[in-house]
Amino acid sequence: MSLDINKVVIKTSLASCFGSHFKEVEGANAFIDELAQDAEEISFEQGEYVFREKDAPEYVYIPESGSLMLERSTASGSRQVFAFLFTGNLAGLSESVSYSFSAKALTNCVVIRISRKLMQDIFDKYPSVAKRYHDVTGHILSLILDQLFIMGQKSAHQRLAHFLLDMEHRLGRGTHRFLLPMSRQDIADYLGMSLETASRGFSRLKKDGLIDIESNYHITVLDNEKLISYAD
Amino acid sequence: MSLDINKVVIKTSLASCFGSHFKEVEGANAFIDELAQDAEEISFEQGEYVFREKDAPEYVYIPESGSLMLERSTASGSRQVFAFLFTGNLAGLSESVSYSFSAKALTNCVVIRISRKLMQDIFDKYPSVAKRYHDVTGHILSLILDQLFIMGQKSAHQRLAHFLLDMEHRLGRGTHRFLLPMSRQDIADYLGMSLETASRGFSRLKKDGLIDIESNYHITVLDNEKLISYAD
DNA sequence: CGAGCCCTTGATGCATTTCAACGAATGTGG
DNA sequence: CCACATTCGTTGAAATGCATCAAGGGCTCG
Repeated sequence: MSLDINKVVIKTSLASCFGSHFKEVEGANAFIDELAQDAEEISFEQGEYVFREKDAPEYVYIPESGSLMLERSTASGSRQVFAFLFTGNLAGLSESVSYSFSAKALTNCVVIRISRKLMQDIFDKYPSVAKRYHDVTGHILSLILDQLFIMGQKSAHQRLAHFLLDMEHRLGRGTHRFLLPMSRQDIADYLGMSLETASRGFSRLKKDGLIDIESNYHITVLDNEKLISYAD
Repeated sequence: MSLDINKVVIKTSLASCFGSHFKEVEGANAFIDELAQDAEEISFEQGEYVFREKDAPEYVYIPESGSLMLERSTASGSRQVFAFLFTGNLAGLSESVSYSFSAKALTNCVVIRISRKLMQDIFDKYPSVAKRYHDVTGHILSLILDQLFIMGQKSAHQRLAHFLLDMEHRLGRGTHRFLLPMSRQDIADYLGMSLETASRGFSRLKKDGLIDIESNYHITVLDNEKLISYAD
């Protein structure tokens, strides 16, 4: 039940989650001290579930290394992927009686686990921290709206182009080359299309010279502008 | 700059927005008193915009009578409808620098307009109110996730059936008959399909005896169970 | 080397879009 | 009060994008 808040990965994860100027927020230091006491680092193997849809939402999770996938499955076996989470993203922030999706480890990963009760206590003491947290929630809400917009508007191939641009931005770290942690099936379930359509999309973009595919997961965006105009 | 919080429509709107036991929350009365002073009732004609996508998010809005539609349009003229709002729903709750969608009046309507600054002040004083507000945000987030799930999973006709069940629930007030305030085009843009597909969906459901259509907007659900299993 | 997994590719069928015409309801001016 | 225009919804036919079914290829691991 303790967290080494001086570890660089933890610092950067928290900073990216709550914003770069978080430390200037009143109560932020008290919050971080409490995290040092009560939060934990937990490791998960690829394929394990960090939490499941029906679980009581006792914790909030921040990946520190590795990737998570938020998904919901139906009785009939089909699945919707809501989001892919990387270092410094946040999962499980605003659930009430149970999580409304499951979180699965896409890779071996380490996540920071924070008790929601602890967060609530801090919020009661420091409204500024609560406000910042609410801002984060609002930001996530707007990301989901963007996703909803994309799902409603675009063709399958456009959605895929959009997805690749997002991954380039989040995984590329300034370069145009990145390693996808998820399978074609995961991507298809995220974008609401079949595995085959997703695969054809990749092939098409490669054939047209917009991207390069080295090893199925190693992608390089060759022509950013064309890809953007393709995603439109 | 004042609101008659003893008016029944206002009471019920606020109650439905913040939850039925809101008054038992610490600070709720102070909040309501502040609303009485600073909030306003504003009327809009059908087709007018309550706010637009790029506006600074200065206010939160609660419809008291009539209906709103939350939408986002592209430069190319296409449009995504995010939600339909009725009495006691809430719009604009967690925007940061600008609204991420526009709110258009579907009918002549009266909305309660609340300054976000006022809400923030109350939140600083009464964490319980802030918590409740955050719960509302979380609920809306889960509604959007449901919508995203539906968009990703179901066929056009299933989505329409689902939509009708939602409207029956929200507009039917216990009965199976309701008056849709939105056009076929609005429904199509909400469900991510063409106007014609939406129309064909209505025709099909009528032909199969699941619904009755009196005047394009007057719908009666005839066979609830079949409609549910159709929506699956 | 063979098994298993994931991805790719082709062929076919179906759902949905698009284009186009028609019909119903509403409103306007003569 | 009736022609007329306008808006909105319905319906049909053709085109297309996507899912599905099916086969094959490449990679990894034992």
